[in-house]
Amino acid sequence: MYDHQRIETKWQKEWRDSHLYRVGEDQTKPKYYILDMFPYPSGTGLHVGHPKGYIATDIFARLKMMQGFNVLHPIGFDAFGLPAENYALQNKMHPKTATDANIVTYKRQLEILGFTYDWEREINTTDPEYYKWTQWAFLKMFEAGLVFESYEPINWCSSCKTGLANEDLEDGKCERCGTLIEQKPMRQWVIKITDYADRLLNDLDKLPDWEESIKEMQRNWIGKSEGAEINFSVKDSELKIKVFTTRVDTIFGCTYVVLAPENKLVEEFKTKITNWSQVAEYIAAVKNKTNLERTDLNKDKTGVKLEGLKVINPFNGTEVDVFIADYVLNSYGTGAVMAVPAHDERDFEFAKKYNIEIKFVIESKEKKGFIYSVPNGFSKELARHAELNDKIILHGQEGFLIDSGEFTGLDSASARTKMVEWLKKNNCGNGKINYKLQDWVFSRQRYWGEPIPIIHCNKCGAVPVPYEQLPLTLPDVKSYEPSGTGESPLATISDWVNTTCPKCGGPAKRETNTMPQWAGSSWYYLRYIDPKNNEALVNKQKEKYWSPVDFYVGGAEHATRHLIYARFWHKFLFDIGVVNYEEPFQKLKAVGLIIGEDGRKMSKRWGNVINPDEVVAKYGADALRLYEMFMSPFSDASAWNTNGLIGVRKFLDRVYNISVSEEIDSPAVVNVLHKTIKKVADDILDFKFNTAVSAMMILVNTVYEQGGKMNKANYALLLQILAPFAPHLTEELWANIGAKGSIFATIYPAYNPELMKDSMVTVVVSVNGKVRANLNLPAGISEEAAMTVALENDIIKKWLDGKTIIKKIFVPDKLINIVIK
RNA sequence: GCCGCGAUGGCGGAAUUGGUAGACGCGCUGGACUUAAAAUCCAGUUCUAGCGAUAGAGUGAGGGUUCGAUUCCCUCUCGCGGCACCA
Repeated sequence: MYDHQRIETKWQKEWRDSHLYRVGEDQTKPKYYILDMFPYPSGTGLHVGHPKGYIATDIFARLKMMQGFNVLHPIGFDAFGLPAENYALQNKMHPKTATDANIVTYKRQLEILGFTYDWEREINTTDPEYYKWTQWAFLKMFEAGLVFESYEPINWCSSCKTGLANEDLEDGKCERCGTLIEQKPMRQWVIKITDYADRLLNDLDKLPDWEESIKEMQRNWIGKSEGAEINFSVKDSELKIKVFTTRVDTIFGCTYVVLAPENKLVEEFKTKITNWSQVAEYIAAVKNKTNLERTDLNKDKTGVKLEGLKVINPFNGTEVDVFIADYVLNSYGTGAVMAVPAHDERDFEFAKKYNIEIKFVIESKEKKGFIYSVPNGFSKELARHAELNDKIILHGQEGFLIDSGEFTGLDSASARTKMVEWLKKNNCGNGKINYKLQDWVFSRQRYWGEPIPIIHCNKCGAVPVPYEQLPLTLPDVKSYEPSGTGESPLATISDWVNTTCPKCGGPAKRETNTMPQWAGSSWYYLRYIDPKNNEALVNKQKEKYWSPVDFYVGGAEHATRHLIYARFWHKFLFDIGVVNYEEPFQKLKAVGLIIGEDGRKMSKRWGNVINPDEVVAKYGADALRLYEMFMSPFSDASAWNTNGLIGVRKFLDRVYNISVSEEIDSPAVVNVLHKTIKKVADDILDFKFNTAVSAMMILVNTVYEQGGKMNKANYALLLQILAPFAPHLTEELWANIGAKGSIFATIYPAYNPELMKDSMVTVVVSVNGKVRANLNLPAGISEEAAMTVALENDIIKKWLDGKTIIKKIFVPDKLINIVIK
């Protein structure tokens, strides 16, 4: 057993003192930028799951260094936002005090794991010198017209007492505290991320090295759908209802139109509506529903007819009724839909309930003239209603148009094209693309965030804080508890709030909302490149040298939050010339969760949290590093198992205990050694750490089978390939064998293809596909020679006895298959 | 409902241009060492039958292609993740 505590402390100090991991813009070497999603320092410190990704990138970074790359592998802390503030509130501390203390803990915990971080590049999103540039980018967006003030109802968390973006919700609940979200009208700063929707979507195709699942999540989140907007004019009025649909081809089957209850048009129709009290009552009832109640798919569809109102289908002049119903969302499309109950499940349900006409306009592709496409949930009852009985089956909705005027007979797709042309020509609509992605609600009514650098002037409106006044620092405040009134605690500091207008010099007030948690993390990877720059967000030359991030590793839970925001922010910076690449992260890998030994998520609540400090103290950082890489494929979730950890520790002890000499190694050891050199490097670059570790175990097992001793030069090679995984132990053993300098200053060993080759190979002989014998033959043996040996083999002879050979298959150095009858 | 991913021993997992299924580790069994234990080392460990050589079965289920399928195709079941009254 080696003394891991002594060795690990010693080398960590050594590395620190020699600045081994300090990097600059070395033009003589190719650069490699590998990045982890930086931690959010919580009060409970790290558990063993957190560093898994950091260990992987560290191994990768060390290998790249040894392969001659200039590697940037930085770390920092993301510390603004709700979790830190809520933690501080709970513990009756100032958020800054709490955050600083947590960062100290995190740094200590990271340092004992022996990472290659260049701590001179450490960043912290709550540092005014950092958030100066978060504010700067915000102002640039403001300048570019991407930022606006909105008074629309937004997601409101009554427990966190703040508005939230769509991305901050999970199942209609607050992602942080689980409280049901309500819709509350409130003044908000909003960023037009939707202006970038198309680029965010299309550019995913430029990222072949991103995990497909994450790209798919983003595609779902952006939710592009192509369709048309159509104006239905209101009878006896100048007013119009604009609807969005992806199925213009079904418009001849439209038998009513539905508005979202919150749609502003409803108010405009007030004078025409004869049942206003009923309508008003419904709108009020909907307002009281939570989002969750409203979007419950199992509930019955409800709605109210707007009596006295008729709209006209532009295609056929048909007059149809108008309803308001909460199954139509005001936030998507135009907040109004044309309803085609024959070909839409939701409209069908509603129409059935309110006894509205169902008109079929799409004929089945498969059985022309007979079978109609209808929504799922269709019943025989409806068949009678529609007088179509046997002609109706349940299946998809694309087909050929019937009863559709001049468009009859066209297939759905070409009908849509023709109909959009028709709409344009007749000036009553147009093609339209909609996104599920909504604009980014960017203000929080909380204390612990970057102040939004805007000044409100009665004369000049919203005026940006001049660039030279940045950073606009977060002032100290006595009570930082959220007020719940829609104002942040900053509103109570009158000498901060009251200021003068930068434009007219008149009295004005500062914006008191702060930025969301995701602001600072949207561009932090750029700051590592140039962390102390006072003149610019990042120096152009340095940016050019290091950009883009070659490899980004982190949790898949950020797919539709951080990763969308960061891509957006980066594209904006590209547009204003700050960065020279359109996509910030070239390659992306998701890290799999480490769960508790009991199979549950590690949490205080279950008492199954494994603390890395204890593991490091007992088994060493190298064992922890090696184990986390060995336990499962990198992106898979997997349960902690202390016995498994002990297993890899045994392996390290075996490496330590090998007796080194000048004697020549057996060919078996040399052969496996060179195979392992190749496999380990290939596997690390492929993020297949588990098989890399297993390959090294096989090598060491071979060494022990051959007597447990190894030639010094060969032992040095073993240390070099193990070094990225177990940096402390290998550095120590490297010194022990008398090698000069740090093992990480050496060039990663090259394998010798000649020594890797096997002289003898096992060729399996199967009869009718079943393995019957193994032959040990010289590598590269000819088909003829191998077949002769096989046919003379006693076991094979027995199987072939009395049978006719139909076919003989030969795969060089692998197998022979004899087919008999 | 839609989209994506997955299912291999007691457990984590390995095996891809289709070619010995179960590498490596854990666990378990036996042995050596020890007064004893731990540690270490050695041997065994998919299941069934057999003392054994060996034979049969076997990668979620069923079917197909093939000399040969964990791997390719079809149908289904279960599990995980994402999206979801998005028109």
